[in-house]
Amino acid sequence: MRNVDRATLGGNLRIDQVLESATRLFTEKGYEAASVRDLAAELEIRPSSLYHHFPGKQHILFAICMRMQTDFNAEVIPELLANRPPDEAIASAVRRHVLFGQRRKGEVVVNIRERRSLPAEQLAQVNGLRREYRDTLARVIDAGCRQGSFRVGDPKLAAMAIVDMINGLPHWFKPRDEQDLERVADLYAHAALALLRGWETDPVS
Amino acid sequence: MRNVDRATLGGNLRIDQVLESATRLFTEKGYEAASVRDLAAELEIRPSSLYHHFPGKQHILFAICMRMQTDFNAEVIPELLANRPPDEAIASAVRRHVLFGQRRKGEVVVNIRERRSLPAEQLAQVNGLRREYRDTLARVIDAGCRQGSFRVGDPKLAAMAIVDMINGLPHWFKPRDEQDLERVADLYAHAALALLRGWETDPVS
DNA sequence: TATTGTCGATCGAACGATCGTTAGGGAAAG
DNA sequence: CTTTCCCTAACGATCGTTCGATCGACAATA
Repeated sequence: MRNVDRATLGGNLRIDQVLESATRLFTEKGYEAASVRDLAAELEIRPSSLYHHFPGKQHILFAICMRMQTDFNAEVIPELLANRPPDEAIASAVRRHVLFGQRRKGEVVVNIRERRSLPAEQLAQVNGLRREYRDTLARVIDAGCRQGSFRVGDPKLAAMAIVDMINGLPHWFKPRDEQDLERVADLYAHAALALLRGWETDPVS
Repeated sequence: MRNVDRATLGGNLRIDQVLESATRLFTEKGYEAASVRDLAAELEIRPSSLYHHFPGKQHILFAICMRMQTDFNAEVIPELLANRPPDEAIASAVRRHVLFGQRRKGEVVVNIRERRSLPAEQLAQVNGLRREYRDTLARVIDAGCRQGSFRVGDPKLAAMAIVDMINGLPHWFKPRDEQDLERVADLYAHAALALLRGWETDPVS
């Protein structure tokens, strides 16, 4: 019956399907409110079958958060570490951050809103990756200050402010089309630079 | 036994106690994960007694969100409507927004992260109050643009970006003392103005 | 080619725990 | 004698999870 699907698409397709359906469910109803039975129903299998692929509900949430954050770091951090002026690095990273947040909107929202339901140890792993990104961003901001492009007294605070601003986007922004998305990504890159350049500059009136 | 408490502190003290404990519980464990029994235990009463004060669990969440957002609007929106230059209005509102977010941190975090668990009608009420604030903010930004202080092409987008930035604070910022809090409030006010003034200005190099 | 054995994936059925909520009664206060 | 507040007890529903059997695909063997 399903041999066609399985033979065609390979082995761990089911795991991806589970993560995809779980992401949608967790986004819509929240992790705690979404039941294993809901998830099984979406996949058209019985609840017990899920435990063949995952040892428990929490591990599904963990897999979603961890995979998302790993991919994110792999995609955005290199933009910050590339050898170029800090403002170009920031603008490029912010752009990628915004685009990632839309391309993987479901996982991003789940990671932001639901990861606190993880047990302490798994939560610490995810938070470690997040801190890695923030610290890298703060370091580039600091470099930009010493070089004179930016004027912020507290690079870590500035990094958090920018990250919070960008991470808010996936919660409400629905781009009309690809062009609209590019526009906002560029706009946010400009916004971040405006922030960093003018933060502690007195208004020139 | 409890007549002393009741006589001393008045009638609807219990309701405030419920909301306070519920806020703490919802913040720590999330609305869905926090059970009515947990809440009753914190208040040292039996679960059934809670239903004397509230018709159900959802109404407690609704009361928290609604009260918080009502108080917020009453405290911050007037700063935007006061008769003065847009940049002063924005700076003052952002300051108040930051301070409110710390003073009522628990309720703010619950409102942000848990209100989606509300039934559609109650959710719409809370969202209506939020939109009222955002629209007012956007209108002041627009005024600042026409007056020449700000340079943003999309006032609503700018308002969302600023609100997201400020609303991120209560999730992680732990001020050392009152002075530290004031410092960050002022810093964020400056940040908002830097954003609005430089958003679409080309870097002056 | 026909038969057997292995193994991953799924199933039905059920476990104990916990969920939000209700019914009905009792004690204290005005 | 009513009202307010809290109690004990329990309801049915749903939760995450476990257990053992079954099904189909495939490789090895006769």
